Amino acid sequence: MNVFTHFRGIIDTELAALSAAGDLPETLDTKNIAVEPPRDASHGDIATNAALVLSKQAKRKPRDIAELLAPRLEGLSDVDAVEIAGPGFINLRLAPSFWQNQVLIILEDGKAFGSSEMGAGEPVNVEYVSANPTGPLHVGHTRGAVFGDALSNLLSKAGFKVSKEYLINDAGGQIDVLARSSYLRYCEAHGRDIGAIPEGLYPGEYLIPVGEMLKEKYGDKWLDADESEWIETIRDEATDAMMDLIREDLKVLGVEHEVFFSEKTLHKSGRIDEVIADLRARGHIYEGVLEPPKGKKPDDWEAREQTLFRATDFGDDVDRALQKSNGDYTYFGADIAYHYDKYQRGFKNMINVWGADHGGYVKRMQAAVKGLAEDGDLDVKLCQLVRLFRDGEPFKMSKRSGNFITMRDVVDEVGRDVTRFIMLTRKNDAPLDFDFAKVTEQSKDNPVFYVQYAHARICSVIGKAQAAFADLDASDEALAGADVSKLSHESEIAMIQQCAAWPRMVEAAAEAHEPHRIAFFLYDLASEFHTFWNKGNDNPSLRFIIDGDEEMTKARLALIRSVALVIASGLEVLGVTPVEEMR
RNA sequence: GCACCCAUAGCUCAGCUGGAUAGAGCGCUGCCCUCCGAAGGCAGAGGCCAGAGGUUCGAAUCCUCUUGGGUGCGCCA
Repeated sequence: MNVFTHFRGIIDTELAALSAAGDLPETLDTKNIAVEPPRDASHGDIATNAALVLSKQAKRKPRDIAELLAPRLEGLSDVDAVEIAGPGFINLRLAPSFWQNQVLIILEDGKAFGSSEMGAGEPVNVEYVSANPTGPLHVGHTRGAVFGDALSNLLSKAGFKVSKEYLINDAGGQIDVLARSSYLRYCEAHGRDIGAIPEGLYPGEYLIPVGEMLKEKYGDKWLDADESEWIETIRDEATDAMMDLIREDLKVLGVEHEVFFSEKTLHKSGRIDEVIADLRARGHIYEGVLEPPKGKKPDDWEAREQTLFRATDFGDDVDRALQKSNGDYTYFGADIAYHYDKYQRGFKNMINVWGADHGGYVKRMQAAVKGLAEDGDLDVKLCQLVRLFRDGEPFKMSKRSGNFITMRDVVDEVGRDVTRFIMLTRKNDAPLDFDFAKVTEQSKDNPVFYVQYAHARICSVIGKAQAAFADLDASDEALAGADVSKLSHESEIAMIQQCAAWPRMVEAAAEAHEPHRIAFFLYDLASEFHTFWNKGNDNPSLRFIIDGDEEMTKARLALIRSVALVIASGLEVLGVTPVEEMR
């Protein structure tokens, strides 16, 4: 249960009653009313700006409206006090029992606590990674992979029906390059001296096994053959091999897509022709000549009439080409068909996760989706660069030699959980520094450690308590029978409130498509817990295990167990495993 | 030249889609640590939210312009 939407409902009801009584206009637009925790705890537990928002509509002063609403909230059973403050805020102070009962709710819900019905089962398609199948994933892909995966988990938790998808770009010119590079390795596998890999081909050693595989499977039949004889087969073989590699990499990161969609099938099936004919029939396509780009004019520019999509009708800056000069469709052409396909598969809501270098492509794709279907919605999340460091020293990466840091290198060194968490410690559109030394450091500076440590500490205390009280049952079911009214210290209430904010956090982060908020929330919650722990150092009565007082101990265990459950629930969204021990 | 993203403490960054006195970590200053896990703890200093206008009860948040960074700009994906 989200306590804030709970009270939101109550306030809406009371406002309706005021309308019915003639104290407020009959029709009110209440959508801008917020019911939220106040920034300053001294303002109470729950604050609403209802009076401020309605002031204009009701043509009355905010304080007058607050005077009408406040008495109606005073009578509620969970409400201890109602205050009107500042320009017209209404602050509610809830009974301690209300917060204490939250502990029991969390224990009953377990890791499901925080799950929301907000999405109402609405299908959402999240497309992420979609790296070209020309080599292993590198660090940049890692961020997109983690982001997309956590966002998917988040949306699922918020009640959406999420489908995770990967578009295989297996149709463009880079696949020919891959095939030629693989062919070279095939020759090499047959003992030929291939010398240095020519400029323009992929030099990476990861293609050596592909050459071996081709030799194994096809013998020497292509050794002196013309490219036309082998290119098609090797394209497919090499693409498959690269996708196997990528899938393996993703598995190591804990990322699993439900759908791998091949771009090639769009071309082969005539799907692109269909979609373009459809758009043409609706007047969104015409033949025309584009102006050359202003700042950076290509050397080989020549004015040419081509098939254009009227992207400017939908907010883009210029109309966009759908076909290349050789008659093939552009990537954009194929991508339109792809998104139309998604839409027809039932996804009005689509989210694409791209690298920031594709930022210039966002407008046209959103324009295309609008052109395809009025009720289609595409959100594009751009992930900024990851900069690698070791002990503060930046990594030098040479792409030319094919010697770049792969996702596998990162995960092998620091582990899946650390990689995933750190990738979410920055907003997606901010660059992220990743220091191999710092991310594994066991200190307060390291958010992964700090959050994991809180969870482990809680597990440890529960174990110790069971040793201290021979007949203590510390299962969640038993703790749900604890006397939570003993949890009356302000630090205890504060910690419960933090936990109770979890469902609201899930909804807000899901709404904004911003999974990084979960990582920050967990850090704050862990911090709250560690602070409480430290209070026990100075004040023995605030420890979790109270010698000779099993009931108090049980209540405290119920409290910290609910903290652990919220942490575990949040880590689950991030795709990180909560650890129970860190020794 | 145009478009998109960004600009918040000395540094690295949050800021809950417009709320009340702008937060955290690092660094800095001062105290404390034989105590459930001190791989530390408590407290303090530090801000013209890049700048200027505008919208309104109310702006770091929304709009416009300026400055300063990043990304991209037919036949790459």
